[in-house]
Amino acid sequence: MPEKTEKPTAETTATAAEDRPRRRQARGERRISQLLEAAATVFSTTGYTAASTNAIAREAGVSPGTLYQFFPNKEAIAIELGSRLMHEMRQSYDEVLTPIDPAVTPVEEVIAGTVDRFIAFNCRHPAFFALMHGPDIPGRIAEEHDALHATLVTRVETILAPFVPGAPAPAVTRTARMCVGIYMAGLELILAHEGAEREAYVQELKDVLLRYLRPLVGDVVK
Amino acid sequence: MPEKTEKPTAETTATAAEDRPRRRQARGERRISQLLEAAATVFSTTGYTAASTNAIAREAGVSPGTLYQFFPNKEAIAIELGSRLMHEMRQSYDEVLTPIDPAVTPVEEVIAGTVDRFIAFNCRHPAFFALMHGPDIPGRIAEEHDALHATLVTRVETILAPFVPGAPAPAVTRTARMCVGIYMAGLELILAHEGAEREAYVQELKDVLLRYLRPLVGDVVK
Amino acid sequence: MPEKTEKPTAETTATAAEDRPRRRQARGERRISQLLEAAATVFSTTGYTAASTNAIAREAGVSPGTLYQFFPNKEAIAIELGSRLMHEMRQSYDEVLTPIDPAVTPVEEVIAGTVDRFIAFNCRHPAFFALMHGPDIPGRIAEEHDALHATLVTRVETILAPFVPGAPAPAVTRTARMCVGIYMAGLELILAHEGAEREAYVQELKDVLLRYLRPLVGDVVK
Amino acid sequence: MPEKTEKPTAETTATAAEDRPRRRQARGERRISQLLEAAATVFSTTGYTAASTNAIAREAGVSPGTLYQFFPNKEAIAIELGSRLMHEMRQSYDEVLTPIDPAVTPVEEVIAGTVDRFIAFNCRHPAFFALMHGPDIPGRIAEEHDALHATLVTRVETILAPFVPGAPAPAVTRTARMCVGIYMAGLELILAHEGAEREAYVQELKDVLLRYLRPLVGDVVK
DNA sequence: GATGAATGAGGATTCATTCAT
DNA sequence: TATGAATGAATCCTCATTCAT
Repeated sequence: MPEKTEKPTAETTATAAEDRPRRRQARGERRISQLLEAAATVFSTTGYTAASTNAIAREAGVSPGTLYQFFPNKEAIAIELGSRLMHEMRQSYDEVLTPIDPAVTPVEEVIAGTVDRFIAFNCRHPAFFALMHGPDIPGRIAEEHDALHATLVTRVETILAPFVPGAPAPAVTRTARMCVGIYMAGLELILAHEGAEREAYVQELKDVLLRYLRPLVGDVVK
Repeated sequence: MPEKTEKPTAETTATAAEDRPRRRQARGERRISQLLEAAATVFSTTGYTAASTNAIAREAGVSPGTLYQFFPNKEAIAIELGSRLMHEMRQSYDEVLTPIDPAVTPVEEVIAGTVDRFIAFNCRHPAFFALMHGPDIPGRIAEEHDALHATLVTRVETILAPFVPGAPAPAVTRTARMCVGIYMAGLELILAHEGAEREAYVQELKDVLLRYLRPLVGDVVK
Repeated sequence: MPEKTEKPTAETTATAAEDRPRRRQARGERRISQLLEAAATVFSTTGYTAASTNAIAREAGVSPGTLYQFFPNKEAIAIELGSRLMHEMRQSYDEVLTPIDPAVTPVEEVIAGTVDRFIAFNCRHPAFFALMHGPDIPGRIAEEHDALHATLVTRVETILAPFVPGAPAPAVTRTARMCVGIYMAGLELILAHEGAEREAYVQELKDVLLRYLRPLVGDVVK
Repeated sequence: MPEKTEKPTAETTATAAEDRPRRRQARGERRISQLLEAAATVFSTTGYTAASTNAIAREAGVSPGTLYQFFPNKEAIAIELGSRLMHEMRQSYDEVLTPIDPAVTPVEEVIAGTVDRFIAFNCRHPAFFALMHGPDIPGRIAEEHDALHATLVTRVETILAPFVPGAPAPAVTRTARMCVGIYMAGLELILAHEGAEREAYVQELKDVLLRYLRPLVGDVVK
């Protein structure tokens, strides 16, 4: 995120009382974003455990002390980063995918749309993958991590639900989890390639999901 | 791979020179296995980066010094462990799956058999998953890791090949990679559950793979 | 002692130049008191070394920057605090105890009065104890600390002198130091208790001092 | 403590099995003593909080890592040091002072003996004073510190008891605490002086205690 | 070979102090 | 002045690795 240097030129009088404390926070907010971006880079490069706070600070171009002015510890950085990514992801698909009518939208489209959307998001934020995927993430973070995962699964369940009305809940959960797993696996391949090859993997992923889900759906829709 | 080239300060008869080292190597081999087992435990518990050599030595019931008598550094442990696991895995399926005639063995069976075999192996050796899955594995190891992965992929390609004779090589590679990815994703879910639920996930994994592959195969077989 | 010599960039009339600074000093004085109060709290809670300037600023409800507008460094805070406490203490007993005539006032009364007075002061200002008592106080502060201590000792010598006219100076000094030490020891016990128990310790302290000093005094007075 | 270089020259055969692990521990034990000595020096110089583990290691002539091979953290060093000092102190006076018969031993002697013994101990181990006296000692250590203090008080109570048979327990406790406080105050003065002046302070301390306690004792003995 | 001690660079974190606004 | 962000040296502690025995 580029330095926005928002003009602090006195705009009005009424907001002055609010402005003073906010101008301070503005710089802080910028720093926080900057640090989280740096953290995203470092995390996705080295993984959480091997990432050093000094490296993050260096990547952000600040001193270690500055980092600790905004985050109490390394964990908190990962947690905040995860939570922000999740928020952004939620927004990203909420706008389009929420209302899905199986009678109107065919599975193909749902899958293709969802995958495209998620892939786009994950290509923009490779840290998301690092955070979701780390088997070395300790303690408190795992919770956040799990929450993130659970949210994803729930989301998929929600999308799935209208397509498989008769299915028992545990089966739907299993399917949703499987979908998320497949998606992550595909994502890894996609992120590892570029250009046409990447596109090919995207298609491959869609195929896997479609073939996996169609039979389930078909029973109902047809 | 542990240091092997130690010169026995040639000074005795051929038999003696071979005998003593051999006994030593026997003890050494035991130590090495012991250490690798410990490493497997620690790696699969904490991940590679967070695993400390001291912890591995402790787990193995030896002193840190002893560990370094057999491995030059931490990396070497992971590499040797990975290589051994791969060997064992290879043997594990070589004995049965090598000759597959699509005309004789239906895809269902191939998939079910392969999955069962791999799953059994991976449940016996959870470290394999940890090693394949770690995004935090630094430098040199990644190569071994990749080699391991590549071997797996090649293996799957080999299995796949007779079923999709007309397919272009890159497509087969993509499919194989996708299969390995799906398998790893399924494995994670399987390892995370027990009993009936685990079985359900095993079945789910087979379903995914079968549905994914049948269309490809069908074109040919039918 | 806070920076005072700030040049008001001489540019106005004498009155203005005096007036503005004065108002400033007034606010400044309040800030300083505020900060010293906060410092007293923090010092007596955690000791000098463990006290952080940030904590003091927070306790005072100001930013760290503000603190450094009035004190050049942490040491200066302790020094100024000590010096103010000493001043207040001096005033506190000067008003009553200065003129003591052994022929008129019996030792019992002198001791009881002095102890009560000091105790009252120290209960009001627990930081005094923390400052006098800290063995962890570094460098320059020790001097101030010693000055404070020396002042106390001198004061006690002065009180003692008329009661032991014949005694050699070094002996009086020793006795005075011993008294101060005993007082501090008693004070610690007193501050550690409340209510009736506290009163009991106060009495105990008076007993100790009385029994210690009476023989010395008795030789003369009787 | 000087390096003892105990001769490991094979002495016998029977103890060999015990000797091997012990020789290792021997070096370790030596290091521990060395480190504790260094810690004693540093603690009594700078106080607990300001003492850095690096400084302790440096003082002991070892690397920081070595220190942590024997102590899990800074606290543990202080705790172990305190506990060792207490043990040594206990031994120091247990041998002589345990059986005191008021009818046989006059108070003067008891006090003089006890003080001399304690003073000798504390001059040998100035860290004891630092540890008992620190107002900045955090958390867990305070407990050990308090235990140390409590032990002292109890010890004094035990010594006192036979001399004041009729006194109520709380009063005895108060008196014992007062004695310990007076002792610590005197100790500070004693440690701060040398030669004849030091002796004079020792005498002064004895006088204080004697005059404080004689009235209590007198009631009974007479 | 085996042991446990030794090393020291590096990592997370704190804190006195300074600076831009 | 006041603020809060910025700094970087210093702290506690860990860990891969080496060494003496």
